[in-house]
Amino acid sequence: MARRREFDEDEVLDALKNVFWEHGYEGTSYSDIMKATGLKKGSLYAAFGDKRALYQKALNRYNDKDISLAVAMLHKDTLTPAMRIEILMTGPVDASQTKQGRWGCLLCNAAIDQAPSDKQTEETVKASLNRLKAAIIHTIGDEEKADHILAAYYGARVLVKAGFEKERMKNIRSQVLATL
Amino acid sequence: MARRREFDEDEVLDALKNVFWEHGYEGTSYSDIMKATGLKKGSLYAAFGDKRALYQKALNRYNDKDISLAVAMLHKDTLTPAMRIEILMTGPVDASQTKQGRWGCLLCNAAIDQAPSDKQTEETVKASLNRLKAAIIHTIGDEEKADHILAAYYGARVLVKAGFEKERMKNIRSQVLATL
DNA sequence: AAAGCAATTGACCAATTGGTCAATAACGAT
DNA sequence: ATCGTTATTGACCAATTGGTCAATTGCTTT
Repeated sequence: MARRREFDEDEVLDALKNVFWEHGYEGTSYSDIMKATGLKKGSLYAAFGDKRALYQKALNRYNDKDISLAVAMLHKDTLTPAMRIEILMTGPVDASQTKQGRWGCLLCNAAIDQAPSDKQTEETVKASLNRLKAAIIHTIGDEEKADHILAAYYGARVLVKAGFEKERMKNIRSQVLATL
Repeated sequence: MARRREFDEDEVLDALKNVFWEHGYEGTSYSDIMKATGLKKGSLYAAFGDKRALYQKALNRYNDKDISLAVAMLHKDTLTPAMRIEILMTGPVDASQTKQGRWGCLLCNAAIDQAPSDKQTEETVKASLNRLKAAIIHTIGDEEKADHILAAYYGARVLVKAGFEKERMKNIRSQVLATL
């Protein structure tokens, strides 16, 4: 062994997740990344690879943390299926109120501006979306309806990004619950 | 008067719409724009303004052309409301099959990667989305349901961008029709 | 044909982009 | 203590970014 790393890998991964989440792939420069992580370019490159690799790490981190949280909630069988879907759809409702909420869903952002041009991102995003879909199927036991809920959920996230008000998100939530 | 413009303004606006549509704001460079329009930077700047102004022209063009087309369809009272919503939701179904379809909806793309950081884009996008919503309300006569359909529609567009198959889009379409 | 004006062009700009690398620093093992 | 190894740093790179401008071109009016 030799010199030890000075940074905490988990903290850096979270920082990576957050910069790319807020600014997107193209919108994030190395100076943004350096400010967010506290690491210099050279260290980042040595530890994780080039910018695309950093982005992948961020997507995977989002999948491991944020998506996993949602999936776990959807598996809580102490709650009724309707309650779980309600909690899911409350995400966009609350998001409309906070600065972080306006970042949207990193997966959705990646789907929009990277998936069509980058095969690897497409695969990563698709895999994560399917994880979420599987959890919804587990919750309501209906594959057809799951696609629809997924669409409504991501549509709501788009509308939040566009700046739509909380009332409209609550509205979408109750419409989704009405289809169960 | 003096020397006349050598370009056709409509063609240039369409070209602008298409480059930004395909690559997004950050992802589009002046060299992309020059290739797409056939104009040099100086001409573009003189005729339309800076890059942000070009982007705004593209968004407005999309609103005037593409959104107007959808709005007009939603007003065709020779068709039943259900048929009109079906045609609307067939957009994402067909989009999953073509290269252009993978570009998604310019409005949705703008909502994701520009609206949160650029007030003017936010306003433009919100106005266009509201136009579409108004047309949906006109069609089905139910404001609450309109938000839901809008969400499902844009969610479907996100899923197409992520590379989901045609079958799933058809599925979402029939689920939406079932809520009418 | 000449004068006046706007459109077009290409050279130019500073700043920033993603990426590299040699030098240095800090450790663990011997 | 010293040696080998690895982490960190900052200077450096070519390429590209968005944007400017003086010179040229070509039209319209007189």
